[in-house]
Amino acid sequence: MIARASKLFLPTLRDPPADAEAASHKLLVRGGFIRQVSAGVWSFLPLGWRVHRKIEQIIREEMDAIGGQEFLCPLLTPVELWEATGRASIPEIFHLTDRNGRHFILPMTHEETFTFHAREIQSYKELPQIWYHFAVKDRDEPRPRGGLLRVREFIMKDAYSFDRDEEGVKRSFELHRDAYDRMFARCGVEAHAVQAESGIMGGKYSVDFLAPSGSGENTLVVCENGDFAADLEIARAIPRAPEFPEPLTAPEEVETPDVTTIEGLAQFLGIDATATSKAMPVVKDDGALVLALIRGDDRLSESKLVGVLSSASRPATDEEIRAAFGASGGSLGPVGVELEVVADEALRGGQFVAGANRDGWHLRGVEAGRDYEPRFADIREPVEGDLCPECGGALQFRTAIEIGHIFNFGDRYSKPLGATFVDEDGQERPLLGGSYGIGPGRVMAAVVEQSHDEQGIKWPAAIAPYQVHVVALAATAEGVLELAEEAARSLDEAGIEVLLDDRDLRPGEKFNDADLIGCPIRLTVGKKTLEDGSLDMLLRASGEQVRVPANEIATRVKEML
RNA sequence: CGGGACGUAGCGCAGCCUGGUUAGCGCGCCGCGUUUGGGACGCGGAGGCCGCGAGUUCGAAUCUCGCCGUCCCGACCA
Repeated sequence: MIARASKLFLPTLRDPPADAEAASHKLLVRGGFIRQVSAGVWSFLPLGWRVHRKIEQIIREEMDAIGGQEFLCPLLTPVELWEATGRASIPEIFHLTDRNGRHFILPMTHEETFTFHAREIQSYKELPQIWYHFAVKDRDEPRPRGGLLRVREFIMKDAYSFDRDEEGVKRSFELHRDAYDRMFARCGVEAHAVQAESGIMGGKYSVDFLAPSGSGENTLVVCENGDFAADLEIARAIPRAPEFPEPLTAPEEVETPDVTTIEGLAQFLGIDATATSKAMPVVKDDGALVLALIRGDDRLSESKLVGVLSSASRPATDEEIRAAFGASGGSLGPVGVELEVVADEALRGGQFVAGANRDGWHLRGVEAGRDYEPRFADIREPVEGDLCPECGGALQFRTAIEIGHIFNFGDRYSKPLGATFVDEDGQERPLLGGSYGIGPGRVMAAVVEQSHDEQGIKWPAAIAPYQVHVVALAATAEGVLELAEEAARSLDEAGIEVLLDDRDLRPGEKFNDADLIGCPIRLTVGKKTLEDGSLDMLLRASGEQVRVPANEIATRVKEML
């Protein structure tokens, strides 16, 4: 089938919508791929849906290749399933009731439903199983943004593995990790697998796939030598080397009137900020006050602290600080306090200036282990200039979007839902599971973020809406449309997807639309090429252009794809 | 949920501060004609609950209040 532009719904826009910021948002809207219906709620127009389906198909093929079996589970889900696993109260869930008042939810993911089906697994002989489906997910996101980057409704491929033991889970997990690498490679998107936090999914461990992009919500930290990649929230890193003054045999009080900031302190004492420490009292969920201590030039990583404390925390109020330390915010330190002190690893060796817990005073020469007994942990946020914890190489910080996330959740869902099997020894055990998510829409956005220019998108051939865009400058001469039709037909017969721009428009508009839509190969027919019965072949990615005889078109195009 | 901004034709915007006939501009759209290798030009035309509601006023796109929607930053987040 040759797609004729004159018959298609291709609403391209000359200007991006005023409220668009992200490149993918602007270009996907301008190119007529997607349209917004409501905040974070999008329709895929015919062109965009073709791309989405191609990404889906790549995912499907790679899932099938590791033994995945495709399902389709429903959206409408009885709330009881989610009450059983304790997830019914997650704020992002949409709730609804039927005419009889029965309570349903729209699931944000399908662990409960798949585990419900896994209850039919009875014997270890049936394991392992890998199940997946493509389904709409609804999430009551507090703040959708950036076109497809963060939405309230989207299609996700989510897969679930069921195994009899930890070794099996690991195997299923690794199968998925490798399959994901292949999916992203085939889609032409750069993605890095990084250790991640499991958030509301619970479970043992998880790996995030982050795609560097011009706009995103995550920061990817990667080593220049490729030895390390992590999400900024949990990335380890080697901080800048400190510059210490002469060491002291014991802490020494020094009066520091009106000094309340690290910069002020370092300047006042004539030392480097790396030789200071910063005390941040926080209150855990159980109400306990903890003193987090980091180097003066560092920032506290809240996400790391959550892991270390096994609890969320909030900064202590002025009153709480006054009551516990007898001093105010700018003069706090670890010496002589009765609280648990969590000190960042950077404070392990050396002497630092710390607050004296007396307004207007600090202590010089404070040494962990000698002057106070901390619990050491990595609680600092990496900064530009830090070095790789594996090889000491430079670290790069790149904004990124999360395009896939895979979890080992163990018996987190099988236990509450009673999904068990009988093992070789006749014992009933809970199934061990993992879940594996990937959003084709986000992959699509990530590709555009990574592959575009001022004029438009540069689709990788594997997911382009059409592989070839034939532009007929129809009005330039008699016979142009005929030659373009003929070329399109030969490509179509060779199994290549063709978009034929047969519209009666000026050349500039047709070229600009072609650049915007971004098919990898553009073939132009006009009076210049008509003379010798040839076409101009332009590669969208490189801008390279050659003249190709009409009878060689299919062959030459195949070489380039 | 906290902070900031915006809402006028399909898209991009002006008008609002200082209230006053028929609400404007560019692009797009429809018709006719001339044009045609990078978004041409002429002539003619269509298209608006000025986000919604209340209030002030002789009179509201314009002033006041409330609500709704949308975007950005933060919080939050498979």
